[in-house]
Amino acid sequence: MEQYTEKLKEMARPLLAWYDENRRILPWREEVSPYRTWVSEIMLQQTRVAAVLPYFHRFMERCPTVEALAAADEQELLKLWEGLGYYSRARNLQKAARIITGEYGGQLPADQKALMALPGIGDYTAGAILSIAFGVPIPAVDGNVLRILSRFTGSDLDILDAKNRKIFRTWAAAALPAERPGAFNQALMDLGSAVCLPGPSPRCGDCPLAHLCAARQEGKQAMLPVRTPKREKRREEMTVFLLRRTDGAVALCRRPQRGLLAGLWEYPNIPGLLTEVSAARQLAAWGLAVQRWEKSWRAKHVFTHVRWDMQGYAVTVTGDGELAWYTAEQRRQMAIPSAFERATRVLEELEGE
DNA sequence: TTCCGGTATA
DNA sequence: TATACCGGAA
Repeated sequence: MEQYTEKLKEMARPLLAWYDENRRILPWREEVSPYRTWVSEIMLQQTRVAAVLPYFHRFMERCPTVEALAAADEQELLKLWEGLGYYSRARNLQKAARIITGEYGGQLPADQKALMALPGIGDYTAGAILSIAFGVPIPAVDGNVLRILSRFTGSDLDILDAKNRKIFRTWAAAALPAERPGAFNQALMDLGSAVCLPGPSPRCGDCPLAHLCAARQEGKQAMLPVRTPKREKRREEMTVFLLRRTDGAVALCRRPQRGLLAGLWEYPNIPGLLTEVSAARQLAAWGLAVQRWEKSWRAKHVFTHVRWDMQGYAVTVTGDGELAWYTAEQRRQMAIPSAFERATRVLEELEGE
């Protein structure tokens, strides 16, 4: 980890020089105040600059000060936020504005703990406000910064893994210059949005840090950053049969004693999404004669690691097939997991008729 | 359709 | 530690 600190310290000079030439002209940069920085950073959470611009203008007209924000009507505030998404940001903004007027005399506190205690302000936003509006040398690590640091160091640490966040933060702190910390943090964001782009084609040719960048030197900039393979939920398709005989008995199967839903009961099912024709063929193969197709449905159920996509058929049949049949009395004692809730509900409807 | 992400919350 | 919250880009 420490092996990077020397390299990281070399970032600031070329990055700031690049920023002075290439920085985006943005309303919250042209006129800087803690309030404006705060509002802009909240709006920029999960949201691109282009989307924020018109909102920021309108917002500043309507709520030019912390006091105005604190006093605003919530409905009006939400209207101002309409279309920007994540509406709890607007509510938290106002909650925080009321705390700031009540407890801090209308001035944002220049203190990390105090800022982070305000609703809507987390680690990143606190860092952004402190460095940009107050000149405090504290990192502000967002997705851009994670990507840049990951490439710069050539690190294959997973940027989505919370365990690694501390390491990236340490790197960001090592790179942060004592002078112009706000400009530095904003430079990283601009670099991330214009040059060190996500995906396979960062513009290394335009990058002021290319000569220092480990990923660039190793030609692996397209492979970084590493992000968890999103723990892909595997998707399983199945056809579920709700089979009922005229005497009211229903077919159920016991799941294996190990694995998912171990030992619980389920309606007979087979892999794949079967059409009614294929399903009929399956029933015939089981030695069942269809008396009546009652109902069909689609359902899905999501487990931590699997997603079931189910096609259901409720059928009145005659015969036993190879299946085990249970009366309503017996079924009351049997555990049928909620993954089959839809089928169970259909059964209850049918039995209610 | 899927991907992406700061913060709050459970 | 995982997930909901949202809209827009890929």
